[in-house]
Amino acid sequence: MPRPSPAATAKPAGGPAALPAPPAFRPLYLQIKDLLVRSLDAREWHPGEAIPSEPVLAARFGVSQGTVRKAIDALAADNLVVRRQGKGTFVATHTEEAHSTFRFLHIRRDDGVDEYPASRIVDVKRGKSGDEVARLLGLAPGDAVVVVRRLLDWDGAAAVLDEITLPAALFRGLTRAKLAAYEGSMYGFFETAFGVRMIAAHERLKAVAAPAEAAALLGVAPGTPLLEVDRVAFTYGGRPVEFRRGLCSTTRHHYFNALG
Amino acid sequence: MPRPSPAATAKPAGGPAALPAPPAFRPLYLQIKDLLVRSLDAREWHPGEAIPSEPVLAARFGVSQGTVRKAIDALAADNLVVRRQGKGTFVATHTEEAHSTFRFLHIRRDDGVDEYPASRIVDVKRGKSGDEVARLLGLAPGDAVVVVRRLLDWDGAAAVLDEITLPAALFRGLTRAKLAAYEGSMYGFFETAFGVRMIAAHERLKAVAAPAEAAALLGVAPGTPLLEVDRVAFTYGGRPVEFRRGLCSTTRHHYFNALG
DNA sequence: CAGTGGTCTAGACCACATC
DNA sequence: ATGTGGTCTAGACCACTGG
Repeated sequence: MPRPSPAATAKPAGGPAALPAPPAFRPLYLQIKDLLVRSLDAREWHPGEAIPSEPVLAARFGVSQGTVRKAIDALAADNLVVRRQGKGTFVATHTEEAHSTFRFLHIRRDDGVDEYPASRIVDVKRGKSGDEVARLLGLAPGDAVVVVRRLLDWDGAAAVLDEITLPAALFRGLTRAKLAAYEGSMYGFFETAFGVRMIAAHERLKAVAAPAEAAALLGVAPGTPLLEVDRVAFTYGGRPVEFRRGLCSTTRHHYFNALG
Repeated sequence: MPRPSPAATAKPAGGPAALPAPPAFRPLYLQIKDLLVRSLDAREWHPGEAIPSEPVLAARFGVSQGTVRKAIDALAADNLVVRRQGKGTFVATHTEEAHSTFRFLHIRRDDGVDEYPASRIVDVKRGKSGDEVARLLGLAPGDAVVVVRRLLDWDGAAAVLDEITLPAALFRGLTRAKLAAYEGSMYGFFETAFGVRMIAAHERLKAVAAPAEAAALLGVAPGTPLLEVDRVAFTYGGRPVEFRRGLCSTTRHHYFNALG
């Protein structure tokens, strides 16, 4: 069966058209990967669920199991799915995965204890997006947003103050009560409550002097140098869906990054 | 040829010894990868040189080309080698690779211009390692070290002051003159002048108040919040060979990090 | 043109999980 | 015992580079 498949027909194909430079060639396994991403984006399988087995997907797409394997390998490299030998391949989720809990949390204790911080909601407000946030989130200036402020406590002491700005259209019905009631990470909450899955982010760090209110909440003197962490987080397709500004006291904590 | 190879004989093997838990199984391609890393560590091929082709390596190790391919894929994922279709597979180097120039430089201009900074040597001193640096570099306290201080200038203005501590045993003959004369990144210099190749690093970031001398060198007021970036860099096998403390002015620059 | 890495296939077998 | 992902092989063919 030399692949008379629908996916395969979308291959190089193009006759002697006068297209000069662009790739004009996308490997089959990457086409399969794109199709799987679309299925993930369309919520065909839920987080934590197993996707169909490799032989099943191979039949579905009319390619060999080896090609499906390469596609899934690429998905796993992007942390969109998790492979588990003998069990299956599962849609990545923020509600489990104890091992990758720190994928989006780079603040660590100086003493090396790998303790996960507790979240304490300060307030939840609705408002209109400013120009800068609108630009970062791909909104129109003035679009409705929800702004959450929360503290992260390690061992009972606050070290991070986060201000999280979300497009109101995607997070309808977000209330302080629901947020406070949820056990687990905020991205786990977004995933289960709103079907919004964060899969990547960009962070920009600066050092700033603590403003009065933040200083009070973090228990430091105003003007103390703090780490400012600005994050834009993305779902499938690189669509930005969260802007977050964190202020971190670095007296007993630090931001960790592994360069490979 | 069902692999009567030396590499293969090192496989599960173990008779009914009473070893209980550990993996006791390492895939062939990872064994091949380990052998290739050892060859890289032993300087069998120089940075920028091509390693033998896949068929040649397959013959050398007595495995199929597909297995060698998986081993090389793993090396490429670790950024130890670079694949170039039609040309070969090359030992990674810091002296070229314009595209990965920013793998170890996460400081960017706020305005988004991707300009590579110029390095200006402040001083080079010899001394003895303190306890903390000795611990981080796996030295004995008091072992000889070389300490380089340098400024990074973007567009003529200094934004980073680095203090770089190196084990003197690995960097014999390092002088200010040679450092200043080298065109290119410092890791490129270490690679060509001392055969020391940096392949990974850990960074810890804090916010601190600018000390007087650093403030003067960076052109900011003493006490200004600065980003402090502590880095331990590693060669093959995870051996630490550099400790670096950077102080970064974040008025027109920031530390960028992509979370995947 | 020959040589390199890149893709795709097909099948055998291994390791792990579950029943 | 069955089904899952993981490894290994062998061979065909494609895309790119350079003589």
